[in-house]
Amino acid sequence: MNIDENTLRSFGGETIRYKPKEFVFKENEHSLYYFQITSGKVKLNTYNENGKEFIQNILGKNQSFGDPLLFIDRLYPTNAVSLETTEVIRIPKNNFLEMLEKHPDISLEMNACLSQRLYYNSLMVRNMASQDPIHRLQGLMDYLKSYYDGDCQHCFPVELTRQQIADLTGLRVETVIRTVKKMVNNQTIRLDGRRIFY
DNA sequence: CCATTAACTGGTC
DNA sequence: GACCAGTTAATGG
Repeated sequence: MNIDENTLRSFGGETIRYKPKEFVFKENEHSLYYFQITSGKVKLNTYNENGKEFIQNILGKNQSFGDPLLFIDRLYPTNAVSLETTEVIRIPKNNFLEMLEKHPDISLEMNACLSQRLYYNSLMVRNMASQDPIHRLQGLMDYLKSYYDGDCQHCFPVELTRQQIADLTGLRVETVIRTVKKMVNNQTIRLDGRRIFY
């Protein structure tokens, strides 16, 4: 979701800066705001019982997070942590809902946005259930690419470290590294230095 | 530069 | 594949 900055401000939106590795919110906290990233990156993660990190998603510029929680009365299922110096605009929950009432167009877009997330999430879950690491990586990249505008072959830059890919897919770094090489041979992806293009 | 972080390799289970 | 150990390459102050 990407809402016009001025509109957000007119409904009480304020800019907040986060240093790298700072929590924007933590698991089980109450949802109070809509967040939209102006610059930087934020990851949504959880930790399993063994302390192993699982990343649900990594969001960048012009992307929102925490918004599904604005419509239901539940606690955050994940942490939100900035990966680098990050600037977000946040607007209080009630103001956000008020904004939707006064801007039906935004409300409609919000529906489309949430629907698309659901759609790609289901594809994601499907691929993640696969034992084959190639399918897991490909599923992840399809998902990431769904946020992306361009449409040419092998031109979508995957701005993730191998470790982050591992934490997103539940695989080990070493497995990701080896799988990436297989996929390069498959022509599924392309490398520019270390950066992956899908 | 040096120190830190990320990418890679090989081997065991 | 996970997990561990050790090396190499890249990054950044």
